[in-house]
Formats: sequence, C-alpha cells, structure tokens
Amino acid sequence: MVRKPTSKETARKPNMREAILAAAEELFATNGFNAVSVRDIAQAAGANPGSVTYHFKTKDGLLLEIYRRHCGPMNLRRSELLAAAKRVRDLQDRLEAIVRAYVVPAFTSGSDLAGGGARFTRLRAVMSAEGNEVARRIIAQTFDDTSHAFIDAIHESLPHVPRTEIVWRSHFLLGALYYSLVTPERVSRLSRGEADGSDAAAAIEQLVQATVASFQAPALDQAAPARRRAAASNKT
Amino acid sequence: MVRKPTSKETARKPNMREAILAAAEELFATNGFNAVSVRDIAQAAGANPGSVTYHFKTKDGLLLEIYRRHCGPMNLRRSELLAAAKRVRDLQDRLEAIVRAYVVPAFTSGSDLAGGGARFTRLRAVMSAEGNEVARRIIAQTFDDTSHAFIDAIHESLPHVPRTEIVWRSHFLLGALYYSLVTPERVSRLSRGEADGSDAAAAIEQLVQATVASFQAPALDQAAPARRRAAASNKT
DNA sequence: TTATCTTTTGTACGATAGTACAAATCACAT
DNA sequence: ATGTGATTTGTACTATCGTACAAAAGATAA
Repeated sequence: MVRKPTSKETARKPNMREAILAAAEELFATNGFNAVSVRDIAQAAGANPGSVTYHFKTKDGLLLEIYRRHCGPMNLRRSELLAAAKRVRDLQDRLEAIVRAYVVPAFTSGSDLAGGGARFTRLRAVMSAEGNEVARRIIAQTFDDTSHAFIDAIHESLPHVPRTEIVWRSHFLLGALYYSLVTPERVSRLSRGEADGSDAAAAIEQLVQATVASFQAPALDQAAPARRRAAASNKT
Repeated sequence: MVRKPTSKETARKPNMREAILAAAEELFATNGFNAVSVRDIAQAAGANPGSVTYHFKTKDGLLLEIYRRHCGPMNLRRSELLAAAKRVRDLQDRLEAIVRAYVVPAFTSGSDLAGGGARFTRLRAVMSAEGNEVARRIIAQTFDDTSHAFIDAIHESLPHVPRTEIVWRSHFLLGALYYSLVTPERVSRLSRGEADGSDAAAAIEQLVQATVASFQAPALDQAAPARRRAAASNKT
C-alpha cells in the first residue's frame, strides 16, 4: 500500500532508508561499487544487512535508487540554468553562462540533496570508470538529452565551430569535472599547497574559465589536417 | 634464483607470465580491480589460477607489476618528448609541443608496450577512480616528478599565468585524457556517429587543440574574483 | 485492547573470493 | 639419460559475498 502521511508529523518518516542511501552513496563514490559490501553499507548506516535487502531488494537496486533520487532534480536544475543562460544576449557571456549552468549543479552541495551535488557526481565518475552496467544504462537514457541540449546551446553561440568539435570539447569538460571531484588532493599536492582542490568554488571558476577558452579555440576539423602556424589568429 | 638467458634463444621465454600480465591489464582497465577475480585473469590468459599466485604472489602484486612494467618507459618517453618540445623557439608552438609530449604517450599503441599505451592509461584512470591504494602510492611517487616537469615547462611558456592555474588546467587535461579513454563511445553517441571516440589520432588532436587554448586563457586568480554577472542566482 | 501492516533483526545458505601448497610437469645442463 | 630447479596444475581452506527468510519489534486503525 501507499503510505499516507500520518497524523503526528509529515516529515518525520523513519530515516533508516535514507541513512542507507546516504551511506551507500558515500561508500560507492569513494571506493567503487564492487569494493563495498552490503554489510559495509549497513554498518555505516547503523542498520542491519537484512534491512538493505528489504528496502532495495538487491545491491543493484540500491544503486538504481541512488540514481533515481538525483537524476531528476539535477537535470531539472540544469535545464533551468540553461534556459536562463540562453537568454543572455552577448555571445561571449552566454557561452560562459551555459558552461556554468552545466558545471555548477555538478559541484554544489551534497548536504541539500535538492539536485546534483559533488558526491553524486563523484559517484557517477566512479561508476563510469568501472563500466558499471546499471549506471551505464541509466546514464545513457537520462543524461543524453541534457547533454544534447547543452551541446546545441553551445553550438548556437559558436556557430563557426563544427558540432563534432563541440562534442569533443564538452566531453573533455565532463572528464575534467569528474577528475576534479575524484582526486582533488592531486591539485593541492601539485600546487604545493597553494591551491585547494577541494574548494568547490575555486574548482568551478577554474573549470569554467579553462573550458570557455577551449570552446573558443579555432576549429581544426575541416580546415587544417596539417596545422601550420595560422595559430596567431587568437581571437577574443 | 635469477634466471639466466639460456643457450638457444634469449627472447623465447615462456609467455605465460606475460600473458597473465596482459590479461590482467585488459580486465582491470575495463572492469576495475575488484570486479575482476584472479580466476577471471587466469582463464583469460589460458593459465591456471595457481600460476598467478606463483608469479605475482598476490593480486596486489600483480597490479604492482603492471605499473612497474609501464611507468619507467612511459616517463622516459615523456621526458624525451618534453626535452625536444622545450627546444622549440616559438612560445606558441612550444606550448603545443609540450602538451603533445604529455598526451601522445598516454594514447599511443597498446600493441608495442615500449612505453605508455592507451590500455595502461585507461587502467590508471580506473584505479584512480576506485581509489585503489596500491595505485595511489605508485602514482604519487612515480608520476609527480614528471607532472611537475611538465607544469614547469608550461609555466615557462606562459609566464603571465600563475603556476596555480597551470596546475588546475593540467589537472583538467589529465581528467579529459582519462575520460576520453574510459568512455570513447560517448563521443560517438553524442556526435550521432559523426566522430569516432576510439580514434586515437583524432582524440589527440582534439585534446591538444582544446588544451592549448585552455592554457592560454587569461588568468583569473588575482584579477577578478567577482565575475561580471552571476548567470544564476545561488540561493543555497 | 486486538488485528494488521510495516520495518527491523538475526541467521543461514550457496557461491565465489584470495591464497596456500603438494604433486605433476617441463626445460635444460651435465 | 638423469638430476635439478623452474613452472604449471589441481585442489583445498577459510573468509566473505549477495541474498533469502522466519521471527521479533514497532506502528496504526478499529
């Protein structure tokens, strides 16, 4: 039966299910899917192993539910930000706004799970690297629409760059985004402590700045298979 | 005891050990460390599970040996290419040569294992995502020197960009590189078949082009902490 | 209260994991 | 051919995996 909100409180639902989801999300995101056992998750959530089976049936089902929880709100948030970005008149500013609309939801707070969050993005990065089948299916059918929308929007503000190259460069963006969340400590280490890889605001600014520049690079697709130095034509 | 090269041939050593290494490399790179069992590896190599234990003692030892096999030659190759790149006079061309020196060895042929190769790079990407401890240790102590050398070289050809930002952008480069090798089919899919994500030459050109542009982006570190207009209002 | 659901617990089962180890086999110097 | 060390095989042990399931506990409506 569908549960109905009971008399006393509407929000005071038992949090065991949520605790399991949160613990699983964290553990999967940091250790991968196969390295984490159901018992690990249960322990981290303060629950009984059997409780995981009860709520999610299988370990795959648990992962599936994590995705279901986040995908909708995250894509919604991205769509809203994208729509706002498309209303920017200046092409240069619009491009930056579009990129920001793509990047920001991926980084912002895992505390309010309203949509996106760094933890879920890191989870996606890890699942992608592991070639997880469950994740692969969900991603292709959930994120491709959004990805196409962003690619098209970027293409519109960079009409002289072939769509194929936009695809490549947005692919690089996602890779950079993922990697920034997977190993932020590498940034701190290589910068000898001068930068903090875990600083989401800094990561966003750096990523947006670098990515916008990469999108604005001249196309190489059709023109020059042999690239001589026409490279001085660096317009901005 | 140490094996000595025998009379007949020097190179005709039994290939079981090599076969195991190759099979493990492939399986780890595509499925992650924990998802692959020693028995899987043995079967793929046409060997007996016990044979793996004999040659590498533990599963970790096998992974360790894979890294040992590749790290030396790969860093050597990168150093050579970097040294050559640094001799390029024109700053713009030099930057591109440096980036290329970093990227090319990561992509080129897994058939001759002389140094680098896409398969090993993909392996590193996956291990990094999984937070593998063995890999983490090796990487920090093996690749950081090379990374610093590249960062310094890039910094020299872009003196006006703070080193911290070079670090960020080269981090993005590595992330893009990794991701291109992890999910090349995504490029094919999003480009609706117009690009082939598995085409190493194309990936290299696209990555170099995009990365050089991102390095040449103006620095944002000191100048403008508040960008003109925040495209999206962040409540948070 | 009692009756009925939902949730949690405890435990158990079969499968598979990594690894150890003795026996069998192979390669080669003598 | 024979002995010796290197390699391969087969098997077994223990630990842990995902999952099932019955019983206990908790909650809700009458």
